[in-house]
Amino acid sequence: MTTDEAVAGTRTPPPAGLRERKKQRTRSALVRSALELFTRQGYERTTVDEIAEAVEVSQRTFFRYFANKEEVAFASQESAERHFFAALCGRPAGEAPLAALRGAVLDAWGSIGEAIEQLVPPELHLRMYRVIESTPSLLAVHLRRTAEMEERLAREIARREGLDIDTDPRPRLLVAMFGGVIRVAGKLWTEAEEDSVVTLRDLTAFHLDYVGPALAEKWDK
Amino acid sequence: MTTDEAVAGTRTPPPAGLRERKKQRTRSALVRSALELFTRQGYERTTVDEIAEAVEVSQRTFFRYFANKEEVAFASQESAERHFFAALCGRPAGEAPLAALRGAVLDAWGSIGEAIEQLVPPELHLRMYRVIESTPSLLAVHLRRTAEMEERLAREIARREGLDIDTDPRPRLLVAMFGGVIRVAGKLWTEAEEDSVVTLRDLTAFHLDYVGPALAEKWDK
DNA sequence: TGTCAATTGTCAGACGCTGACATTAGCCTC
DNA sequence: GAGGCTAATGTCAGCGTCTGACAATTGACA
Repeated sequence: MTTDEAVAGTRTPPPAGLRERKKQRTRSALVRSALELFTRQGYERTTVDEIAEAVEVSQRTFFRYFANKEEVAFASQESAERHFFAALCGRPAGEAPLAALRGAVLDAWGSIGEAIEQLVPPELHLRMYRVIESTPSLLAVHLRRTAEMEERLAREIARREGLDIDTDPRPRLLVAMFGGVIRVAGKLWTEAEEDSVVTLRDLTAFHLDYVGPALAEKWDK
Repeated sequence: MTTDEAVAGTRTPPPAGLRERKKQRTRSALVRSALELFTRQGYERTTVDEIAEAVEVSQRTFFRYFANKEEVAFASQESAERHFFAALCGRPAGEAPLAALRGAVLDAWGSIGEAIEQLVPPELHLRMYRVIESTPSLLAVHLRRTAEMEERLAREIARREGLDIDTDPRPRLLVAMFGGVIRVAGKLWTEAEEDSVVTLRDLTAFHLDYVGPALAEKWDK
């Protein structure tokens, strides 16, 4: 499975009917307006009516595109996560679990950047990440989404290693610890006032290398 | 600092005025009714009006006791967490970080049980835990609360070890990984249909011992 | 062109939550 | 133990999120 193939639903056979294109444009406009408003005046102080009005649609239409106000806030995260997971699936089969995770998270940065650009300005995506981390209700949802992603990662690791996830706790444990490292790095980056993407990438690599040795031992089946 | 002293605000000099006792009873009744309703018919399908009505107070009064509907759902968790943190503070100074965390989580079970009994039937507390794990919006809040607790744990570990939490990532990393292990154990317990507390305790101990060796190495300052 | 189905708008309403103000009921002093 | 003080509660109006129902519009396709 290649990285591109794993990112399902991203590639659109170019001219997919006027109706479909119109929907895509509306959705995209809603995301951009929402993120613009959230980052400018805060998540709580932005109402769904405002977002809908900015795109000139009714509030009801907004809720046909997004199940709730939170969902639109995670639109660009969603895209990034899909690419990260695809990167993991694309790692060579022989690679050790932690090395595969490390490689995926560091390699994915490029393809994630491209994917985000299609949707919103990358700088807006980063600003939105800070808003998520600093808004309690969004942070809660973010952590739940992360937990769901970790479950998927654990299943993929188990598949790679030929382990049964229901009886062997190691895939989930490894991923849980990996997730912890990522979260610590992300949090430190958020608190620092550096706006550079490179910083976050390097910070992640540094923290992964820190705990790597303790976790990287070969699993004796 | 002893365990008892660290649990602030739990001990009440018995006859603290009629007003105060009445407030305690109202609060306690709200928690019990809420948990009863949540576990019986689900969190989303229970309205704040229902809870208030069951205790014969106005909806407005409910919101004077709890900032939102979520808060009442975590009332017994809150109590348990306070005791766990107190248990950590009570560990001997010489103990290694991971051993202290392990000891705290396993030892605290007793004192947690007692504290919960004061508030709600322990069995209701356990049923509520399942509701939290299986209700998306509550799970999200639960994970955020956990993250906040982990931050406090990291600071306490740093204090014990004489480390500066702002420059040394190890306390946060250790706690993040510890939290991951706890979460995996809790999740497995939730999915199994065992209703026993002992099972959860043992499951936690097992998973901690599994990763313990990899993390327990002495920190060379 | 006319029919069909998908998309959107409008409206009403449930529910969570808050501010403002009136009412009730412990508390404390004289 | 009467009366004033203040904390707790109730009532009411209103905002914001979200949903169901139905009508109006607008692509798609024969």
